[in-house]
Amino acid sequence: MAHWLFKSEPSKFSFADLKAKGAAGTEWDGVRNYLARNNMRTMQVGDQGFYYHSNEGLAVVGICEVVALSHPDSTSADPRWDCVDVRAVRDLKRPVTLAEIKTEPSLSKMSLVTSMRLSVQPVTDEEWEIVLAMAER
DNA sequence: GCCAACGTTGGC
DNA sequence: GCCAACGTTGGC
Repeated sequence: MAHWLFKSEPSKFSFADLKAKGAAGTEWDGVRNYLARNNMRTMQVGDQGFYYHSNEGLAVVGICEVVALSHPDSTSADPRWDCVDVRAVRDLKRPVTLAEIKTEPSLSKMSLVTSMRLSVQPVTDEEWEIVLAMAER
């Protein structure tokens, strides 16, 4: 099962907002970037991802899960744009900040470091475990 | 609030 | 199909 990272500005749509959507989750709409869209197209139901707060917080704060395969983005009239549905799974024990991730040598190749602006990113199994472990510290 | 990075658009 | 202009993202 693959892992991902979803980025959102908490002032627009925070992890708390996603939790409020409950088990059915919500469309991860509004993505207008081909790479991010292609990542969503390869997602499977049950794939889990980190939830990252950009602009404020600057940290991975929770875990979410894909509950619906890629489908047309209902907020776009342009048929190019697809998105998946996601639901919140749980908070991390504590947020893992971007600053921490940047100082962790084993995460130097993480997309969050190398492709900061990509809004939906792949996370390797190794990176997934490392960040989870950091949240336990 | 600034500015660098980078993705997208549109004229040619 | 190229590339300059422009808009947006997001850390600082």
